[in-house]
Amino acid sequence: MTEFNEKQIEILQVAEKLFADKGFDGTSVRDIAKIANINVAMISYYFGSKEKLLEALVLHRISSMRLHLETLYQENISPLLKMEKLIDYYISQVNKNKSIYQILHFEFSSQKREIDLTAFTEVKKNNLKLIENIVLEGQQQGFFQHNVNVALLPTTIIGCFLHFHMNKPYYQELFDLKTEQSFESYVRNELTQHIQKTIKALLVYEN
Amino acid sequence: MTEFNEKQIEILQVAEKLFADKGFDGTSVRDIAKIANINVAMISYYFGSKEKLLEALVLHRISSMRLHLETLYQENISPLLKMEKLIDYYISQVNKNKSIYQILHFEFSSQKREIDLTAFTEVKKNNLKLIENIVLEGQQQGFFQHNVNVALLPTTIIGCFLHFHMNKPYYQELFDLKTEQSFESYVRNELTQHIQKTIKALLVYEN
DNA sequence: GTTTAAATTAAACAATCGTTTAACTTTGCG
DNA sequence: CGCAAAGTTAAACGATTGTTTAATTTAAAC
Repeated sequence: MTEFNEKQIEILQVAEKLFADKGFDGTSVRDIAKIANINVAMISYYFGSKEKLLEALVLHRISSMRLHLETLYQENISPLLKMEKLIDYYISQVNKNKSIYQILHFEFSSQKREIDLTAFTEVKKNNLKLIENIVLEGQQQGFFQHNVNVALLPTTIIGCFLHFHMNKPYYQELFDLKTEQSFESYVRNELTQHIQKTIKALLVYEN
Repeated sequence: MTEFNEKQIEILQVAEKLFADKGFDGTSVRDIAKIANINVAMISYYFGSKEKLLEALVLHRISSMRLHLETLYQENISPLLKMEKLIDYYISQVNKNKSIYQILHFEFSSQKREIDLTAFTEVKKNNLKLIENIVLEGQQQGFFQHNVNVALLPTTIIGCFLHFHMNKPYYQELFDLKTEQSFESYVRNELTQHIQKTIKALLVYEN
């Protein structure tokens, strides 16, 4: 894979933010060019087209989305604590890549474009395997129940997390989180804790 | 509120599907007009503008989104069963209004337009109150724990459900759900069951 | 310093966008 | 029927879209 120069990285960063905030179709190449302080022609020059810019962006970001759980997997702690750490790490990763998740969220369900998302599917499959291993370990040690649909755990975690962010205005009013800081704080503490407890309960709860 | 005639309803239905499938900015008024078999000018004639069409659509759909839980609330069954029924009903409602949820999902987080979503917020608040009542009942009868963030229950339910749908291609491959029928069947059984179990576990699980 | 390729620019391109116009048809009421 | 309002149409509007062009500047190599 070819690397990107400074200017290309700048374009990718601006595009990521705008695509996430206003959607792909709601963002014009001139919007991107203006904020990135470049000429419109540079987008076609570097990426070929607006759509190929999206593809390059998606591919570029996905490659850094793989969870690195090797060290966690080998730690000598209880499966429950391991799962806790896993979720913490998982959420922090989603939080870090929020923008691209938002974009993929739309593109995956959209019937407009056809971008190659097999790389994304592969990452998800790999992450799932890591989670399955930890759950299996917990089951073998008698801590976790066996009748759990492990493949739906990531959906539960990410779905809850992203849906919370999507409904930001609603929760800002409901919980009185006016400032950006208090909102982020709520996510880091209350929401993360809630998801932690949810998954743990599901794994431990019998029937 | 003024009622809509047949033609207006047709326009709203077509717009709802297209906005959900391709996004608001990815849908042109000519797309809508072509499928709805009307002249483009009719959209401006009836709704004023494309954006006001979206507003009318959102307002029109939201009014039918209120949960009707009065009868459920008075039923003489265990809180756990009541919660089970509630989730069943909740999911069926979201499933029925999937398109508008998809639209709102985007519009709520989008920084492009400013549509009045206070009506949506009001509906969510009302639904939350109903859920809180049932949880409270379960707590008073000693079935449910007290340390649960009830306000995050709807997010958990809807978030998981919608995120599953958003990642349809991924799960179709993972679970081998090639046909539309098998996918819908999985949602109705496995996914719903998973969400049921998750919420129940969370409410019952101690610590 | 000359040459060659890469980077950058403003301008123009055709296509599409949402909206408006003005003419025409249909409908309903007296 | 006659007439006014509502419904419907094709065409045109100016603005914006993504992309391409051709000219110019910058950078690197010899």
